[in-house]
Formats: sequence, structure tokens, C-alpha cells
Amino acid sequence: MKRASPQFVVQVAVPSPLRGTFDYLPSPEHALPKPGCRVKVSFGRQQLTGLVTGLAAESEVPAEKLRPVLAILDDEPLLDEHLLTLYRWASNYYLFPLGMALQTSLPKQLREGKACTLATPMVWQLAKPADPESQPKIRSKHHRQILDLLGSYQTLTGKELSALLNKPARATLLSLQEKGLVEQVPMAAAAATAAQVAEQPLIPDAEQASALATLRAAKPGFHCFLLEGITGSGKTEVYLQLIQDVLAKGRQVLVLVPEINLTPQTIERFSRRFRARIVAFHSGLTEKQRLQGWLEARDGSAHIIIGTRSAVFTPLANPGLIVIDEEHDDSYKQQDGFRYSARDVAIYRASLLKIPVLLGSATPSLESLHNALSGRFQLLSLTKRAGNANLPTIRMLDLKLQKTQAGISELLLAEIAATLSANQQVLVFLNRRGFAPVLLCRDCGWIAHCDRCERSFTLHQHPKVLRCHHCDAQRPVPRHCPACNGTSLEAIGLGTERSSSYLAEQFPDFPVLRIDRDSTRIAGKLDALMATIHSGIPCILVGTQMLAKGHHFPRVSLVAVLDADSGLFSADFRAQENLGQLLTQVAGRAGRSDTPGHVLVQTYHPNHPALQQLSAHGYGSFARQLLQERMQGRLPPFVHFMLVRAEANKPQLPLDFLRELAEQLQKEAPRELRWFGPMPSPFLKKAGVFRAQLVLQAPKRSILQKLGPALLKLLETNSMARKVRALVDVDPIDFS
DNA sequence: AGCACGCCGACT
DNA sequence: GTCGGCGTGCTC
Repeated sequence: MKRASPQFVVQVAVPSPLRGTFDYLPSPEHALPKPGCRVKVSFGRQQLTGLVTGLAAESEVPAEKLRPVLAILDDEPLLDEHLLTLYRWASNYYLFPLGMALQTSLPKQLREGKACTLATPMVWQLAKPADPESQPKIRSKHHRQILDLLGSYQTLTGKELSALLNKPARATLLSLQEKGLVEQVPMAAAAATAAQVAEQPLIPDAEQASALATLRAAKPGFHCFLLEGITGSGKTEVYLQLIQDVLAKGRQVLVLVPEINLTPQTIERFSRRFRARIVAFHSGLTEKQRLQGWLEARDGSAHIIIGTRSAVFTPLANPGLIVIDEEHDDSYKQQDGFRYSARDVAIYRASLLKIPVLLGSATPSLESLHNALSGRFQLLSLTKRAGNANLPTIRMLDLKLQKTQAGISELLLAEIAATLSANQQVLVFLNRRGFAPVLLCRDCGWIAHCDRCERSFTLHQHPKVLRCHHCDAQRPVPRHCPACNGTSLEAIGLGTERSSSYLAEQFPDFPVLRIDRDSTRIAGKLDALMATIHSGIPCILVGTQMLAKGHHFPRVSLVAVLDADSGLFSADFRAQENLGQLLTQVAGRAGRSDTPGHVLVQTYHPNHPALQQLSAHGYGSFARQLLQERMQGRLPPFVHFMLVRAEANKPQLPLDFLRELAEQLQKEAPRELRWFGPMPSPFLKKAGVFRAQLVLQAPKRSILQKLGPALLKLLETNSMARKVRALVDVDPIDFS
């Protein structure tokens, strides 16, 4: 039966793993909620906070099943139409439920349905004089100081003023307010006063100037630029000067950085340059601060928004530019749940917003490089180091000709000694934490291994414990072999603890600083280590990737890579790309000031073409060569992957599940689709769960995308669906 | 996911 | 006798 009056249904995305949105009736006593507003609804037996994604004239669901919206939580949309479209696209592209995608990137308080009426912070500014002729005289020094500060900073919060003056400012402010000299205004209104430049930009060199000229010459609208600039070439200066242009037009800038780069120093560099409201989303924020930053970005009072992966979904009132620093960094791809790539989402967002996006890296991903070389992105290059610093020379050190102890060859030992006595610092890179990756019984061959992951335990000495690096399992170190009771337990292989303690023995007069996830677990420890390094005293740094990214070590003149070989012969087709990026990034730590640096790479394969190319011609040429190989091997970025993984507590279930899936999917599969599997995952068992996977490959993303809905339906209707946890990873980077 | 219903085993 | 194990069903 038809309804008498026109009736709308409200489409709501709720935080549930179920796909699609759910229809509700508008509540009779309220107005229709607008798309983008949060609502409270009953969902099964629970009450949830959902987001209105649209209104429809009618529902496909039988009318008697429809329940009313219980409450409307926002008068005005929390998310604008653009952001809603972006979320919808991402949910669709990454085959992840919209309601849950929304949930992962909204501040917690908003997810939980709390009101978002956080008071806009008030700031002080100079009042417009009512009568310029009759300015009252300022006698108090304290009064004068405050007026001067407001004169130069334009707006400041009471807290900021107190901090600048180093004493409470509130009483003085109130008295100045009484005299009509200062006034308090909400932050948002204050933002109308544009961001300003606080520190003069550096003078760009010829390459920077040319990159900037290209960036500035671009017509308004969506453009994607790839800034390929070697370490130390001044990419950040290019970002800053472009950001300055955008701020001058009164628009906001979103800057994405890898987690490891979001340090106080990065934020400080931006705030030194610009007198602007900068919001940084980092892990140290309280929920209240996170919400505050989110709201400031949304209402436009924040000019610059810096954040990691999830910041790509920050609402922006007036966006003008997106910058993605270190665009090759794997941390832009979320590895669980909503498996989106913040880099790709950012590019799509820029295209929706019709604004430019600037990707920067010393070691661009092959995806971006391919886009740049094929003309989809515009390529900008910085090939020279700023100032008089030179690029370090890279030398291979053939381990076949050398004796090693704790992974360190005699020749390297001598180089380290020479560097230290020349008052320089040494960086030793080894991408493995702990003392040794294997504990072996020499008598019977027993190996300490984690039965939840079926992988060997890593032996740690500080504290002395066996740890599984794939789950959180931990065991005491046995004194006797548990299998044969023998005493010939031996640590096999190499970790940062082992190399650093050996180096500490060899160089007792110099500090040996180990920098990895273990040694920096305690808050403030990393800062303390960094302080020692920056004091400039000769010392040895031993560390993992943590050392390779972001930090500048001006006094390091020797970089040693203990083991380059694991990246050369890996089954993972991205291993060489990652090795090249890692080696180049570590090498870039050396010789950044006036001391020339050099890099020693220990390897059993000094003539491996990848290493040769890298050391002789640098990453740029190495990466272009790899692209050729990827094209011939029909690998990304020339084809695209989608990975379906199944997990269960019995070894056979995931495989059976995927076999059934593959069989049914085959009926729908287009000709261009290729299959790999189903097969057990290379990393068969993780934290006690057995895993299998099916990889789909196609020459175009759209082919995989078209398969999405059918795939999801099959995952739901699979006869084993209740016993198996299945997930889809679009554009996966981790196949293990 | 989250929650409830429902039908079988070892405990105060 | 019941407390609680987790298989199964459902969510506009």
C-alpha cells in the first residue's frame, strides 16, 4: 500500500561489518537529518551512533522492518559532501564497510556520539581603536609588552601570552580589555586574519627554483606532482615555499608524513616558518586535543594540518594543497582492518577537491615513478645537495674475502676505528632487533620456536628472554636443551644487541648507542639518545630502520650496512625496491654537513646487478631499471593485485574455504584475470591462527573493482563462512 | 562485530 | 540441580 504523504527514508552507515547502509524512518518529532549528520539508531538489540549518508524516497526493505531514528546528534553535517564522497569511494575501492571506515578515522568522542560543541578557544587581539585620536597612554611595561606581542603575533591565547611573558597575563589582559585596547574573539573569526610568514624563506638554488616555478605555473585545479629529490637536496624548503603561496591565498594545507617523521622537530620547522595555526595529529595527543584539532581543521581556523595516515580523512573548510612527504613509505598503507593507502586516498581526494597534490621522496615508490614517467604525474627533480655537502660514496665489501665477528668484518672494524679517531660518528645499520634470531642446540638440532607462529624465537639479552617477533609470546631462556638436556645451546645469527655489544667491547672508549624499538621503548629514551648524537661526540650508532628514516646526523661520516643480502634473494617481488630505498635512505644519513661521508655495504654478492646499479648510478637509475623488470615480469605497477586471505584455527579450513570461493568466482571472472592459489600463506601460522590466501591479478584496477561485489557476496555465502575469518586487501604490499 | 538464544558437559 | 562452553542467527 502506498503512503498518503511523501515519505523519506534516512540512509545510515552504522559501525558494523555488514555492507551497505541501513534505512530508517525519520523521527516524527524532528526535522529530516541532513546527510553527514550523526544519528542514534537501534540496530538489532543495540543502540549505535551512525552517520546519515543520504535520503531516499523509498526503501527496498519492507516497511514493517523500518525503525525510526532515535535522535539527531548534529544540526549541521559533521562531514561535508566531499568528505562523504571520499569515504564512500574508499569504502568501495578497498571493499570495506562504510560504517566501519568512518569509525576508524573519526575522533573517538564523535564516534561515540558525544556532542561536538567544544567551545571554540578564544584568542586575544588588538582592538580596533574607536577613536584613533584619543589613544590612552600606556605606562605599565607589562601592558606595553602585551600590546607589542599582540601587534606582532596578531592573535594569541591567554596561555600563549603567559608562556611568552613567562608570567600570568590574565589580569593585565582584563585591564587592557577594560580600556578598550584588546579584545577577545573566537579562534575561527581570528583565522580570517591570514597566516603569515614568520621566518624568511631560504633562497632556493637553481633546481629548487625551477621546481617551484613549475609548481606555481600550474593552472588551478587537480595536478599531481612527484618531487624526486635526493636526501639533503631541500625538498622540505620546496614544500614550505609552495605552502606559503597557498596560505597567502587564505587556503589550508594538509601535510601527510610517515609516523616516524612526525617529530617535534618537524612541527617546529613549520611553526618557525609560519605564523599560522598548525594542527598536528600525533600519537601523543589526548582524545580531547585530537577532537579540538579535528574541529579546527573543519572550521578553517587551522591553516596547516600535519598528520600520519589517518589524517588524510581530516575535514577541511578551505583546502588548497595536499603534500605527501616520503610518499614511498609503507606506513601509508594500513595493514589491518580498513586497508587503505593514504597516499592513494590523498590523490583521489585532491582530484575531488580540484587542488594540487605534491608527493615527495628521495626514493620514490615504483608506482609513483611509473606515474611520473608515463605523464600522469609531473616529475620534478632535485639532484644536488644543498650547501657544499656531497653525496656519500657507496662501496661494496665482499664478505667472502673477510672474517667477521658479530657480523662485523675486520676491514669494517678498521674503518670504524679510523672514523672514530678522526672525531667522527659511525652509523651501523642492521635490520634485525635482539641478540640473535635463532637459538640452536648443537647436540640435537633443536631450535627454540614459537608454536603459535611456527617461527623461531629471537634471543634477547637485555632483558634475557626469548621473544617471538610475530606475536607477543615470550619465554625464559632455557639453560639446557629441552629436547636432549644437552648444554650446547648456541645463538645463531645476528641482531642489533649482538653487534652493539661486540662493538662496545672493541671500542671501550666510545659510546655505543643502540637504537631500535626495544632500546627506545621507554618514553624519552629516544630523545636522550638523539641528544647524545647531536652533541657531536664521536660514537657508534647501531640500529634498525629507525635510524634510516627522517633523522639528520650531521657528524656521521661512515655508514655501514651489515647485511644487504636478505633483500637480494627474497621471494617478495618488492624486496629489491625496499632494499634500494633502505640503502639509499641510510646512506643519506652520512655526510650531511661539511664532512664527506662514505657507505660500506657488507655482502656476499658484491657483483649483484642491483647493488652495482645502486652504488654506481644511484636510486633514480636503479628504480628505473627495476621498473623495466617489473614490466617484463608483469608485476605492479604494470598489473594490479587483490589478495583474499582466510584465517581459521584449523589448518585445512582456510584452504577449503578459498577453494570453494575460487571455484564459484571463476564463473564470474573475466578473461584478463589471473589467479595465484589458493595456497597456504607464506607465513602459514600467526599467533595460533592458520592462514591461506588467494591472489587475483589484472592489468587494470577496474577489472578487479568490477569483481568486488561478487567477491563480497561469495565471502558471505561461503559454506564455511562462520568458521573462517576472511579479508580482502586491495593493492596489498604484504603478501606474507 | 556484538548480542541473544539454545542446547550439552563438569562443578559449588 | 545450574553455570557456562561456543555454534547459529540476526541486525534497516
